[in-house]
Amino acid sequence: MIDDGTHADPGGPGLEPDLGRGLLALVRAYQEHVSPALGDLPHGPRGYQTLREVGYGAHPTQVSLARHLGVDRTVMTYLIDDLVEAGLVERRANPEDRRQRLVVLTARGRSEVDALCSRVVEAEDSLLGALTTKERGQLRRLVIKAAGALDDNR
Amino acid sequence: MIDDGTHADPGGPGLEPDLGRGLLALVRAYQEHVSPALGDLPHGPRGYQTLREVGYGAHPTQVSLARHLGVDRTVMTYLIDDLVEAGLVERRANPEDRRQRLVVLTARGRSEVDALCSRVVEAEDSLLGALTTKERGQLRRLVIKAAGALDDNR
DNA sequence: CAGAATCCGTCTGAGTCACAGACGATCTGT
DNA sequence: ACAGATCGTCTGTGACTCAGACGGATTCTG
Repeated sequence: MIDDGTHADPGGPGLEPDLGRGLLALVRAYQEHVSPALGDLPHGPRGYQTLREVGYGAHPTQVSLARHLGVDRTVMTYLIDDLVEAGLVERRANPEDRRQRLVVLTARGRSEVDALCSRVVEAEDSLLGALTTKERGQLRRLVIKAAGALDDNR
Repeated sequence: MIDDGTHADPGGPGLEPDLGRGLLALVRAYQEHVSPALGDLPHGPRGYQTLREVGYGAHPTQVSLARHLGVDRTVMTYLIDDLVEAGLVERRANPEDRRQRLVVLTARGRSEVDALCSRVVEAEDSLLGALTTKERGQLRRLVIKAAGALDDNR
């Protein structure tokens, strides 16, 4: 029971571009391009995104950080552990709710994330080398917009 | 040694949109949206992408499939195993190089991938619900273009 | 033509990683 | 005061990935 493909209909559904494969390929390449630019930062890109959110976002507690970054809360525990050990962030008790730990950047953490940011943007641009400057901006905007809307639905 | 953030410079580098986080969020959501649409297809989205490439691509052998899909060749072995067991593809000996196995769709595999394709496109569209129709087309085009260029460099 | 080197597909083992579940501490609602 | 929920942590377990080795087959080299 074999279809030898000789009557594969041209213009059929198989020609729909495969968004899923493209996304996966981009993410894989993202890891490869960006990780080196981060040096020995704990947990690579994920650590960087955490630092960003801690420094400039509105998610100070570990659970809200975890939800926003899409990781498990048990993972967030030792992720923060390693960032603390590296001297980039600190855990503070929240006087208003002593169950929570407010995660804040140290001064060194802030300068580090600022320095890393430009390098990351650089790496991202090399990742999108096939696109024109205008297209890169479009892609950035569309990805952020689509992903942002997903966050709201959770 | 704490930076309390009160002098976080507005418009600083932290405001650069985080492409990496957006991509990761999109891929995660992709898995969640598309997997249900695939039913009990072995290996979910990855199995679907394999079927697509087998049916309509130019990568008939297992190693070329693995490279194109970005998976290890040892993984491709049992991925194909399960698709064979499901009756969707078959392994043929290549008379021109008997080291290789040519992977081909069965008739049932072909009708299956065709049927799944429209459902996948549907799920992808719901994933991009926040974007206009025009923007979805743009995103698709840009992602495919960027990812395609990456493939050429390997 | 013989032998070395390479490639394909498969299998096994080791290592990594995410996540469920339980726990104490803390807060909220009644 | 008490039950239920939440936060952060810890432990165990299952899934997953990849390096390495192997036989079969091909190509290269002298």
